[in-house]
Amino acid sequence: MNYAQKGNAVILTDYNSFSIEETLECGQCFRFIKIAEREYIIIAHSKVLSILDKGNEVHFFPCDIDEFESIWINYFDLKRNYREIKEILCERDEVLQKASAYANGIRILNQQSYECLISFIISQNNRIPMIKQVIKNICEFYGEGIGDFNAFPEPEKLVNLSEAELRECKAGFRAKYILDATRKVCDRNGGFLKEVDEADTETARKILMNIKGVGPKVADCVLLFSFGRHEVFPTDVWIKRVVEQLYFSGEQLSIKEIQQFSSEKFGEYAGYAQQYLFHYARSEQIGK
DNA sequence: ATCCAGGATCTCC
DNA sequence: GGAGATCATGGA
Repeated sequence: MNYAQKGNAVILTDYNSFSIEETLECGQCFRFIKIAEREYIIIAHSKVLSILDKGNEVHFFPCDIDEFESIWINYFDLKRNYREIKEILCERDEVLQKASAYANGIRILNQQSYECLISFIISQNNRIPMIKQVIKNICEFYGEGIGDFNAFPEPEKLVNLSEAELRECKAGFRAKYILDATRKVCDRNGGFLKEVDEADTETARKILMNIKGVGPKVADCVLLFSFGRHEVFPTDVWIKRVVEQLYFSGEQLSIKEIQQFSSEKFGEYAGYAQQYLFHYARSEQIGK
């Protein structure tokens, strides 16, 4: 990997396994706008960043080296060797050979944990376009203005809202869950998220599931996409269907059985496997 | 109009 | 501790 400043942009070269389209469109984050083919705007870390993916180089702008190194390298997980991860997964599994080849450029983002938590609470029993809309509403109502957009609000901005006020963001029955999560995050001077961060994964999962409206799937998404726990395997309807179909010839499995399967089969790489499988299942409409 | 969505909860046994 | 209805909202 190499990167250098050029005008108001940082240009990434000499990399592999990174496609901005696959990374953003694979369902792990919600605050991005497609401008054109291979061109996106994302809003994260209270910044608005344009990204132009030319295939052999990627332009990030407006951005300087300091910002790139302090925020975006980690956000896009650019230091990790995904080629090696895919080789390991493909070695033990022919299904993943197909799935990972299908989305060669996915990277697992390191998102801000409060935003990630609220986003995946909203995701339950919901569709991606609606999830994006509700998050956008929350940002426009309560987030700080940054250029033409709004940052995701700090928890302190939401903690004193009423359930009725939050429902105006179209969060529906999830409004009370957002409030409970926000209160716990604000409690003890931000100690909640710190506790999650410092706990082992199993404990962290239990802590997150103390929040009303956070079950195993939402907890695992938060652990994977914002706490760097790459061994979890968020199991939603798509993953359930694709595992049943591609590994168990259509046999019905419980969530617990799927978790068992993933940890035995993929171990510390289960999170990556999950992303490849999810993207594959959704693109090919497997099981529908 | 009826069904359903990156699930979780409550209620029933 | 597992099965089944219910939960807002809006697009198909």
